[in-house]
Formats: sequence, structure tokens, C-alpha cells
Amino acid sequence: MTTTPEPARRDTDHRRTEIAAAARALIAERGFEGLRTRDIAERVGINIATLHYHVPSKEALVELVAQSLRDEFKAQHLRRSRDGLAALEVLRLEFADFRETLAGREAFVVMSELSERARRDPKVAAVMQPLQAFWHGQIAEILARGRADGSFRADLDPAAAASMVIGGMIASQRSPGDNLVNFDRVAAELERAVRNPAPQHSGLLP
Amino acid sequence: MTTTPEPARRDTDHRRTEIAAAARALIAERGFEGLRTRDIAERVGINIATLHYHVPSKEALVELVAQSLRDEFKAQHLRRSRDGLAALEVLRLEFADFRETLAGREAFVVMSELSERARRDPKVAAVMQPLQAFWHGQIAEILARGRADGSFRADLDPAAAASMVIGGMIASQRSPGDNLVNFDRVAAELERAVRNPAPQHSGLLP
DNA sequence: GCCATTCTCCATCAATTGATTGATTGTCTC
DNA sequence: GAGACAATCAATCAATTGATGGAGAATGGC
Repeated sequence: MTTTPEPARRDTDHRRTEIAAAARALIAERGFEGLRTRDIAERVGINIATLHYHVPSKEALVELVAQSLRDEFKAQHLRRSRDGLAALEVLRLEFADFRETLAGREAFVVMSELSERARRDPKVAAVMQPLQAFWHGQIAEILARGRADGSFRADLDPAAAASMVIGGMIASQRSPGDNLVNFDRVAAELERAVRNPAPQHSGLLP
Repeated sequence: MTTTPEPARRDTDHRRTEIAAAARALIAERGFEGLRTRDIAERVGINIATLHYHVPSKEALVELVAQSLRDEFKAQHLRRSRDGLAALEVLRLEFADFRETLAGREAFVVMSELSERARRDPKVAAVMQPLQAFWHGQIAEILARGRADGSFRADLDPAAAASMVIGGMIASQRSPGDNLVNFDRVAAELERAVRNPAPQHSGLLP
């Protein structure tokens, strides 16, 4: 790998992917404060100059990391088909998606870190904000559908409840103890929190 | 202030407070990545060497910031008396407390930043974790009380629901639009999410 | 008045860090 | 094989940054 010089072909995309992966790992370990271009280059097994050849600046590097995370979430979301499922079932798919991200740990930590950074880095915000808006919108839509078909509470505010759902999932990771166990408990509670306590019959209303 | 030399009395505590305040403001503006001891000293109006006289190292400085935030939250929590209030009323006090923190903006951002940093800085974790545990425990207790007296759902999981409440409050700040408006919407939704849809009469149960 | 203590600043260090320069190697095209 | 291009590295720069040493000024106790 490192000793045998790889074929000097046009693998800029490949190198950028490697760099993004190394950067993500380091961000997960030390946060943005501890992120050093040298460390990234070392982990990839290349010279700093080579790193700068593929990614011109640290700013561009952070943007690259944000994009790589966004692409991963997009791909993950598309992996599970939502066709013809009831609102509650789709909500459970969202839980499953997030649970999967949690299991890998790294992606979740990097996402938290990026969300924080997006507060003052417009380039990162430009990547993360649409992602978060999409996520929030998806869940709000699920909740609105469930409210309409009577499976969720009639007094549900879809947008506000979406924040509650997302926030609950994230906050479940701040408690001590096993991460996945905590998540499952909160997910179950979220389900009870949005379900209709007095579900309608499938028929019409007067 | 800067021209007139202040009386060189034993005001180390005062200086440390000033330093903590300046550090908090700078963390809110630029995050931990952008936190420079020189900038803090400049904002306080003292020399870097003087800063290091009062706070020996940057590590100690971060710890100081964490402590100052913890003390503020403690003081804020004690300001409102909870005596003799119903569970729902106490929950609303928690909402009011958080809303107050939000209005100041800085404390909320610094808290988020510190929570992130606590992940890999044991000294920060030692300050922040008990604080978060206390907050979570308080809310879980309120929820358990409300469940017991029938004002909250009977199938409530207090610990999980506490994560949901805290997470919802925090997540309300990630949505676009006015922060306080978003918070109020989510707080109202959280209230509906935990309330008992079929409240008992005030009498006994068989 | 004298001295210890506290607080402050000027000057400076040593290390770190993002970035660049110039040269080298291998591959593809013609 | 000559030229163009992609990819890589060793060496180095300039700026930043946390931290220190030593000296000066104000205060309080005696």
C-alpha cells in the first residue's frame, strides 16, 4: 500500500474520498479543534503537499467532509423503500435509519460536530442546512400523514413534533449507558408520544 | 478603565470572572476552534502574561468556562420556587428557565459547544456531565410525578421522555425562523405529548 | 519607612501549522 | 521518443500561538 508506489493514474476522486474518510475519523476522535492537515495526510499515507494538491485548503477540506456526510445520509435514506407503508411504519424506518447511523458511531459524532460548526461557517451551513431541512421535512410529512389518517394524535403540530422526534433521537445519545439501548427506549417513547390514544375506526366521521 | 490603573488589590476572583465572561463571548462567536488566549486577554483589557497569571493554562481556562456556565444554570434553577406546584406547572417552569437561557443566546451556544467538547475532554466532562444528569433527573422526576397523579400519560417512561423533552427543546433551535417562536411551538407540542389524554377524576381508583 | 505580596506588562521563546516552491516520477497521446 | 499532464515528495516559509522570565508598580502589615 504505502511502499509499492500506486499507479499514478487519474484517481483524484479516489484520493479525495480517502482524504475525506481520514478527516472524518480524525474529527470523530479529536473534533475540529484537533484537526490538523498533517495528521490527515499521514493517515492517508501521503505528503502534506499532495494533500493540498487534491484539496486546496483546509476550508475546502471541511466542506468536503460535510459533502461526504451528506452523500452518505442520502444514500442511506434511499436504501429503504417507503412505498405503500403506513405512517407509523415509515416513522419506524426513520428510527431504523438513525439507529444504523448510531451503530457506526463516527458518522453521528461528525454530524454533531458539523452542525455546531455550521453555526458560523457559511460553507458548511450551505451543505448541512438543506440536509437538516430535508430530514425535518420528511418527518413532519410522516407525522402530518399519520394525523390525517387518524393513527397519530389529532392535535399534533407536525413541524414542532418533528423537532421533538429528531431532538429526542439525538438527545438519547447524551445519557450514560449503552447508546443503542437508550435510543430504543426513546424511540419507543416517541412513538407513544405521537400516536392517537383514541384511534378512529377506519370508517367515515359524521 | 485601561488608562487609569485599577487598584492592585486582591481581585483575582473578579479577574477570573471577567476572563470567563470574555472567553464565553468568544466561544459563542467562534467556537473552541477559534478561541485564542490573546483574544481573551485583549477583550478583558489585560496582557497575555496577566491572563496566564490568573488562569495558568488554556486547559484550565476551558474548565473555568464550564464551571461558570454550571454556576449560572444552578443559580437560575434556584431562582424559581417549585414548592407546592403540580407536575405540569413545574414542567412549565423548566420551559421558562430554558426559554430565558435561549433569550440570552450566548449561554445556549456555549453550552452546546461544551457538550460537544465534553465528549473528549475529561475535565470538561467532569463539570458538564453532572449538570446534564441533574437536568435530566429533574425532568424525569417531574414526569414520574405527573404520571403518578394522572395528569401525564400512564404509559410514560420518565427517563426516555426526559430525553425527548430536553432534545426537543434543544432541537427547536436548529429550525430556521425566530428562535423563541420555534421554542414555544415545540414546548406546546411536548406538553401535549406527555399529557394524559384521558385524565382521571381527582378521586380514588378501585 | 520597609518589605512581602499581589498584580501587571514587555519581550521573547519554542513549537505548531497551513500553505508553497521546485523538482521528480510515471502514464498517456501523438 | 517527445511533450503534456497527473501525482507525488522533500524542504521550507511565514504566521500564529500557548506559555514564560524578569522587571516594575501599587498595596497592606509592621
